[in-house]
Amino acid sequence: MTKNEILKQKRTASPEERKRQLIEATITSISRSGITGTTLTEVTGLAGLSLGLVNFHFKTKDALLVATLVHLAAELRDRWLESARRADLEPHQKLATIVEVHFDSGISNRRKLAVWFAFFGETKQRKSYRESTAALDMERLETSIELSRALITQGGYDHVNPDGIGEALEALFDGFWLNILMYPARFSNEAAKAQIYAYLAGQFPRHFTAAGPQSFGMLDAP
Amino acid sequence: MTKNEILKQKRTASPEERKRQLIEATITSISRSGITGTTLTEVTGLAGLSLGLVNFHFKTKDALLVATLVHLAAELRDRWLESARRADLEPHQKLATIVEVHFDSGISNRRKLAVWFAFFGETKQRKSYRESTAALDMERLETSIELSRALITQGGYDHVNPDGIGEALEALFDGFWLNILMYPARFSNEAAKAQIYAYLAGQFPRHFTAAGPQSFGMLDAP
DNA sequence: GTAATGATTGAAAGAACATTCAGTAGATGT
DNA sequence: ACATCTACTGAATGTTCTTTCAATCATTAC
Repeated sequence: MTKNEILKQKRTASPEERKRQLIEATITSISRSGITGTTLTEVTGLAGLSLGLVNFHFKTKDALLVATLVHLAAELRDRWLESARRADLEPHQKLATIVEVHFDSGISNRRKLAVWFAFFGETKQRKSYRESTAALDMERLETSIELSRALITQGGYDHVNPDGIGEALEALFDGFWLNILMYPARFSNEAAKAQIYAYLAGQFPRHFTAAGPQSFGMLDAP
Repeated sequence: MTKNEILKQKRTASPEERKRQLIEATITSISRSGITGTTLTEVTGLAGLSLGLVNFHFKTKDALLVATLVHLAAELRDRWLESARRADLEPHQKLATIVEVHFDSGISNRRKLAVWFAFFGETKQRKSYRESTAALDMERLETSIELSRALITQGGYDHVNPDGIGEALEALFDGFWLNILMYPARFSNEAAKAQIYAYLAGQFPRHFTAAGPQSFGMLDAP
């Protein structure tokens, strides 16, 4: 919240700044009115800029929408990849940080979730949106599978199928996200994490309890 | 596939028949082009009917979309409620039939899943869509919780939280649906069921195995 | 201080769409 | 056979929205 955003903004700014502004306005607009109700008049109005600017910074409305999705996808990826790379964490702790990131309030809030699902709903029509996220989704899935594999070796969980764990985690992330978006009175980030840990405790009982991973205290101090 | 649908149809038909036809065409259109790309010209073209008919049978385009969602929601509800009411099934078997129904190919196919997620994406803008399904979603959630509660008593699973089971199942249904829609090469109905049974086996080990519920054979013979 | 460059504006054009409606065709009753 | 009613058609209407663009303003380079 800088002065520029509250009071009058400079007439001229760097393209990067303007793009960021327009993307933020697009997120707000989609979360309020869906993709159908997101018009350029609406977006530029929210940003306090003129109609023509979108076509100057992004060529088309479609490009603005794709950029918005890419922005969110990159933000999520940066967050979970950061923890998955930490050398000080055990596999089960890395898995736990991925869960934590997905239900962090900076990532999992109704404003942003509405945007994700707006794009999922337009799936078939706009392949470009899908192509922007598919690689990242698969990267995360493969990471979960790798971590599960390590955990299976480490803990002797012979009957556990690592691919299945990865797929179930993807489903749980998306599924809890959807329900948090649709029924916020009933579903919360905290409850989602709790249920996912309960799932992991069922599969890896020596590494997780329903309250979270074993010895998770160190996570608070990076 | 009756002759009427393939060859020339009668010029005149009952309103019920026409509504059904228009709803089917709407499902096809949304699955092909998303809600954004679903125009009345497109829908009536797919149905082989004239543009004006939608406004005759449904008052507005919006009413057609709501009717389409209600149609799918009712179909799903009829299916799972039927099994949940069977007197010959134990609680864990009823839970299993709910899982089976959700990933039956008549329910969980990309054509229909695309419609569900198209509506989820429009959530905020169109409260009416949400109101059409919220009650049914909650009814299913409560049913799962009731069945879990019975199972906990029956099997002495003292540490298991029935609300959590219900919420996790909702998330798994929606999450696997989304991934089946987005990544059909990677996610299948069969794998989804397997992972959900693995989850249930982790929580209720004396009633489920990773292959399904205990003594599930009777389910094939209603 | 002036020229050149880059950013911004908003009116106008053009395309796409939902909705209306006057007219038509078929079915049903008499 | 005629009348009445219901289902249906598609051209016309009016609205909404993206995109274009000529003009304007601010910044930077010299």
